[in-house]
Amino acid sequence: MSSADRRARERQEVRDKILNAARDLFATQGFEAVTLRKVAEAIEYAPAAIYGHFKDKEELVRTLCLADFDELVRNIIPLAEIGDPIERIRRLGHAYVRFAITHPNHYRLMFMYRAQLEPDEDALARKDDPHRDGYAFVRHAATQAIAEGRIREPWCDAELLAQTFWAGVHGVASIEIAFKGDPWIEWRSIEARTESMIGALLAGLCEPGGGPKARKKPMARRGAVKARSATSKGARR
Amino acid sequence: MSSADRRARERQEVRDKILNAARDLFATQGFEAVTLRKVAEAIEYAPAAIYGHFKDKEELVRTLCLADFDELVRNIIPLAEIGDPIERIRRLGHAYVRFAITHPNHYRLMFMYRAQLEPDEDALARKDDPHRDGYAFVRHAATQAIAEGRIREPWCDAELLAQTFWAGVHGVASIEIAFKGDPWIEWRSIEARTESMIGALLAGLCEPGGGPKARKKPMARRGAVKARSATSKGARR
DNA sequence: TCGGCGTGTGAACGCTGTTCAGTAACCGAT
DNA sequence: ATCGGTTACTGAACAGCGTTCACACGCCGA
Repeated sequence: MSSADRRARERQEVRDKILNAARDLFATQGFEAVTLRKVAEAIEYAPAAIYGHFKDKEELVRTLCLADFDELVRNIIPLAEIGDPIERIRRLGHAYVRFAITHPNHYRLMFMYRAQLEPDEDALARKDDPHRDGYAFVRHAATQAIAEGRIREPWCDAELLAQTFWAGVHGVASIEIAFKGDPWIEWRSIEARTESMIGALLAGLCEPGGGPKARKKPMARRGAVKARSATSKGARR
Repeated sequence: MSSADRRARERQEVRDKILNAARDLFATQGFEAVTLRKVAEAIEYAPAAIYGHFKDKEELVRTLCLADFDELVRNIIPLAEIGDPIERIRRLGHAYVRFAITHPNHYRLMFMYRAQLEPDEDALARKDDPHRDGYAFVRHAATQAIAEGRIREPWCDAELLAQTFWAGVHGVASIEIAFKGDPWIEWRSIEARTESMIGALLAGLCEPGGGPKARKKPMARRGAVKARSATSKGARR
């Protein structure tokens, strides 16, 4: 079945060429520049050829977007090494904003444009896995922080905690991207704003003094603990 | 000069008809639905007629956008009555998110799409006036809060303080708009998330106990101090 | 060698924003 | 009353967009 294999490989190669050309256009000239005709021209195919590999433009873009999520996650998984959940969250916030400002076009697509992508099976497979789902990563750290008694009472809901923190860093990132260089406002540096947001949020969210358990068991072995429960699950709309 | 007056008035009327038709399409069917041809059809003119009133589509949209900024400001100026700057900021945050979720299409255009509009003279005139410039409104409250010693040291920079708070509520608002109903995440209610963000930020930004000066000189001139209560109460509502 | 299948093409459709020559109405001056 | 210029609008066109479809070419198994 060597010939069939080759066919499949060639097909995959063309598909990759399409994706790479689109990614190039997208990263260098922004979302609006990604036209099927330009992509086709870049790979020296007729525009209609793309439809043999993607249902429509939206699917092409969604595929690009999914790959970008992967890269974002790849940027944050090293942080899983950090034992202290609060510190992990802090570093996560910085990494998140850094990703956003180094990949503004991709970030725009992933979190600001949001072409209402319904998740395919591929995406569903990685849901809730902290190593493959960025949101699960935050929530996991949040759960852990709550379990360790580090979080003040009103925020002892891992979902709410994660959503609040995410909203904070997303606010910093998306404002930077949307308003970059806007002369209306005397902007502080993006680093200062990131630090300010993360610092203020954590100061407000965390139990002062590091919380009770922080003193009692300073080493929180990350692998085994897993720190279940304490989420006050389910309820609280 | 009655005839010239009439001409000018008629011209203005057509301009308004264009704007209203566009606003209608925009609010009901979203940004993508605003097509010059559809606008023209709605007002029973030829598409090219619009170009007699607006340089291009971008200018039309920008004009709509500017009017929306006015409405946002109109929503927040009543809050100027609130004497306590922290409480004012808190209420401002809620009003901001409420505006965003009741005018999602407009919010998208104003703060997420952001068609890089360079400010015209009209916009420049209202800059820095807290009664006509939303950002100046926050910054003014921030300045006041700092002056009253209510803010913790790292955030004693009115610009940074305002930018941080804005980023926080913008994060909540824009995530709600972009991800509304996304099944990937177990969303808490938008009210809970708004309260969580504002509560956490203020808890982190504010001097605990209301700050030194809050005790030393409880009246901060600025007619009729009212209700500096509830400032350090955290998130609970 | 033949037939079928998969892949890519070229031309078209309907949509978009935008331009431009032409027209018709109006108004002040002659 | 008529002329000439200004103004507001039209109709047709252009280029570009995503998308579709009949068609052609080449590869592969029979």
